[in-house]
Amino acid sequence: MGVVTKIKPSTALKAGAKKGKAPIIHDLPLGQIIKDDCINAMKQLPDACVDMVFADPPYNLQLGGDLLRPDGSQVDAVDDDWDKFDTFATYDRFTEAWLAEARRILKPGGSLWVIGSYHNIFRVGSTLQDLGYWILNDIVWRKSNPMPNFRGTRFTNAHETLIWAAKDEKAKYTFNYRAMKTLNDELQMRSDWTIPICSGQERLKRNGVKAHPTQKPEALLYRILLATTNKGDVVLDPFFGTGTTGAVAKRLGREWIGCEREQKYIDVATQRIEEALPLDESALKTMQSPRSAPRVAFGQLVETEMLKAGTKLFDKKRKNQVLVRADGSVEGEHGNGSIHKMGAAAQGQSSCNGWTYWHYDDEQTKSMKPIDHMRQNYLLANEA
Amino acid sequence: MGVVTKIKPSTALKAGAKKGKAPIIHDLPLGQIIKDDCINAMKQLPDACVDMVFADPPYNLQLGGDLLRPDGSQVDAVDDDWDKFDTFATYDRFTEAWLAEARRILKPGGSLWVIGSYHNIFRVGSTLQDLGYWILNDIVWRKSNPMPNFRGTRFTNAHETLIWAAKDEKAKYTFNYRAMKTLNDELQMRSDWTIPICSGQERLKRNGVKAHPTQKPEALLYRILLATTNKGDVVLDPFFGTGTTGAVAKRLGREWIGCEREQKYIDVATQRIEEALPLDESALKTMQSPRSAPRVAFGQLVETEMLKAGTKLFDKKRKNQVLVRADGSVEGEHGNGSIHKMGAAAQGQSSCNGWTYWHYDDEQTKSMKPIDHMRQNYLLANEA
DNA sequence: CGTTACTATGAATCGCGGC
DNA sequence: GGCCGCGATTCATAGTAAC
Repeated sequence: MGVVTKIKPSTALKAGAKKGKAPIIHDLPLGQIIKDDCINAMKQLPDACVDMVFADPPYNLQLGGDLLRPDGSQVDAVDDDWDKFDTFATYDRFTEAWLAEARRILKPGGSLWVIGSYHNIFRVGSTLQDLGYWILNDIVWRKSNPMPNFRGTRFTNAHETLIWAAKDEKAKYTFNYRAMKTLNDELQMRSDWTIPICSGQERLKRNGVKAHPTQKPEALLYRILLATTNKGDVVLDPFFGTGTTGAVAKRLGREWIGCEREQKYIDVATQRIEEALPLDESALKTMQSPRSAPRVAFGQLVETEMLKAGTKLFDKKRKNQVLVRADGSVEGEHGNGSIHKMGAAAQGQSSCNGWTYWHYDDEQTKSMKPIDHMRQNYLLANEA
Repeated sequence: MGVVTKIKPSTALKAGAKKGKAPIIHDLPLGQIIKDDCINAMKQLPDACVDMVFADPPYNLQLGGDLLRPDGSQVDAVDDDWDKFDTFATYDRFTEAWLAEARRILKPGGSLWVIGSYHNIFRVGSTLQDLGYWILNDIVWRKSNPMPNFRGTRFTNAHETLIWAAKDEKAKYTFNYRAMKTLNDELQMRSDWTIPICSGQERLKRNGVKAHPTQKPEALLYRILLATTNKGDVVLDPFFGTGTTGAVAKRLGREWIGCEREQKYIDVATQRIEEALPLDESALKTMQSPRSAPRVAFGQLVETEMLKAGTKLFDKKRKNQVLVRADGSVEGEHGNGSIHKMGAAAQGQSSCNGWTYWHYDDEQTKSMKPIDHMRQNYLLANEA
């Protein structure tokens, strides 16, 4: 990238004041960060000038008080002003404004990506449909290491949602099917992607604290850019932050434009992108890793009625017996709990592999089989 | 289930015509399918009468013929660009109408589940937020065996999205945290669920063809009902279809009410639910969270001599030690008080869960166990 | 130097009942 | 409605310290 271009909003507004709008810049600020509100910044760009827009807008989290971990430490929450909106209506107006500008500057064959959580993604999705965008996929980013739900009040929030949309229903968008299939071990790339959150070396810090509260993993952008842009394409990110989009675009030979209001983020992003980022092996591996190995919980066999609640399980010698309950726990004379815990209790040991210890009577073969046998069948039937 | 009750819309409309609305039915039609449009059907139910609503609404935004306006008039078949907005607006009105009725009939502590895909879920999510529902989680159903994208033009659509919402922000909803954790091999249940699509024996057929185009797997409803309802709760499904909700509800000892317009689906569902077998009591028992379990005071363990006064309790590292006193308080170098207070004092923290902090030496297994283990045994021994 | 143990942390809408 | 006390609650990584 070159020097950061700051298109001063004051200048733009002054120049455009006569006609009520800012002048259009026809020489695209490639590899540059426009220091401005993204709506103002995009207004200065001509129609149909970018191939893709990736946007990570504020989520409007509406968090309450403090949250403590069980060990008493405090969770460092997103409490920045830029994430605060008075009402849904205010948020909707903001969303409509930037989505409309983004659509205007998209080339006819361009596409849009937006990431969000349940707090905002339904607003975003509805609005972009209303504006005429045509949704191509919704993609689930499954976090392999999400933050747990510390109070045990809900399901662990373990994913975020992305929407991929074309400019309109008839648009001929870019999708590199072959590249995706290759990336996924010769299987079609699915709409759910398992990628770790951004941490470790990749997480940018200033003075020892995270530079930005919501930095996205490069692996996510890598897959998006590889899938839906071509080399040399222009990618615009209206909420540039620490510049993950720019960094990955540079590495993959795509052109980029960023919009960012806050100087501290611009500084971090500028330095990050200037530093040549060699694709080290481990990073590449993470980015290309296909879905994780399937893990089967005992409860799944109960849910799917492969093993019905109420079934009796035995050890190999039929000395101990337990009853399967609806939630996948088992109950016997030593109490109740997981198959592993109860296997251990039955033997007076501290641990036990319940999958091989407990058996069921197999109707078909008229014989006793370890429940692990059933797990293998489940895997065979559902993960092939 | 008994006989299918058909509350004739004509009767209802006639009877209510004088005052402009249908009469309210105070005797809930439990275990019955109301043959009517779900909006009309729900209007006949009193306020705050059901514990949970599970809805699988239609999302064929383009097929106007299948969609009724809230006022009962038919939607014009549309496929022209100019009418897109009208299509969305019409769908939104329909969505708002049934979601509003669902909210009205929900008890204060009740909750709503809706399933959808990217075609409709953003409309549904926005609308329910606008109506005052409070989203608790969005859940991703990862299909382990989705239909491939034959043309290779997009990512394989391998998931559907569910929204779980409480009636309002302050509502005290039901969440069986312990049961979910047990079901998932002692790890918190995440927001992404891997469940196979409905096929094989489970897929209902008539004359060799599938009875319903979007039959949901029972495993999905099983998890939903186990997680967010209690035994005996009333579950209403406004788009009953082949009655998956009813079949699983019956199996899990929940009451159910269905709404369905088409006789062919009512026939299939009726037969299916009649054949479904309820689980017996012991299999239905699930791991309870201490919150919902009958409260066991530490003193009760001492009273019943499960834990004798004078017993020594340790933290996991045996660094701190306290003595159990006859009144259920404990005494150590930091003074005396409840197990929680002394656990906090021993660690210099403001709070502590004494049940998991303090341990005792278990004679049987010759190992150290948290006193919570003893409480579990107490609960089991005294379970009704 | 290798292995183990401990610590830190991440887009989070994270109690409840009695007075 | 506010305040206060009881008591329930965490998973995967990465980095650092201890052994």
